Amino acid sequence: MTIDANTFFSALGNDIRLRCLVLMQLQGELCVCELTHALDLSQPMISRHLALLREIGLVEARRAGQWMYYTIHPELDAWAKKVIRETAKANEKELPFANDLLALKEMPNRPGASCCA
Amino acid sequence: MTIDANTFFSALGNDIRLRCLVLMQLQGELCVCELTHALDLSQPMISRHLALLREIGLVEARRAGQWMYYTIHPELDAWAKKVIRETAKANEKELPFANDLLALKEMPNRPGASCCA
DNA sequence: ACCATATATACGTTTTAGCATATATTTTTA
DNA sequence: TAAAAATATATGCTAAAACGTATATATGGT
Repeated sequence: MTIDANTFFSALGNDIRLRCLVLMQLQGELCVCELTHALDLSQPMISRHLALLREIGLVEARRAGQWMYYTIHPELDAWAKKVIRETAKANEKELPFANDLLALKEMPNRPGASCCA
Repeated sequence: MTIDANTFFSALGNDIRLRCLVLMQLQGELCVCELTHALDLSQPMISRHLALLREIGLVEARRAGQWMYYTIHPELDAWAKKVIRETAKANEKELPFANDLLALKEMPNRPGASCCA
């Protein structure tokens, strides 16, 4: 997935999209309802931003039953992957990322999670 | 210079600002007229974007006679510096950066340049 | 077949960002 | 002190991004 720098940073330049990407970097694939809960925003809002990220090839989506799982595109350019990785690593303890992560971990009934382990 | 990720990427999310930053990363400090020439844009346009970059602490400015030299802020957070460095390195051969660099190098009468060496 | 859940999209509105142009400020030189 | 060069800022306009709400689509279970 080749991406030009301008498109890439325009996408990261939005608070909601950045939070989604950082969360995906830290937690691996996430479904819409998990992101909706973690960021505490409306479902259409999350869904629309994810659609944009998918259109430019920054994330990949897979369906699993009723859920759509999004993840950072595995074939994204190495430099872009590195930017996301470094950003997540350096900012995971900062707001709003720390709160998002906490909210995600405290989410009840996460799909795919260990329901009976 | 501590910068939050959202502010940082909002700044990079603009084509003109990104080109200025990449050029500064590759060439060190540059004055307004050099950037104006390299990007082939109006002086007020470059100046305004540089002002924004300075307000958020992403670049530093110093006056030298009639010229204002801008450079990536030396005390910028390490992670942010790394993002800019990796972006510049990975994209310097791509458009529009390659053209900007070429135009800069072919600029006649660059201030500060070797006028009599 | 029907209903519940999860997700996507469409539409109209509001907010924000970017722009061109004009003008002000600062510095240098004559 | 006047003029020129480099830079900064102000203003009004336009375009794009983001938003809330409503609705459509897809899947799974009864």
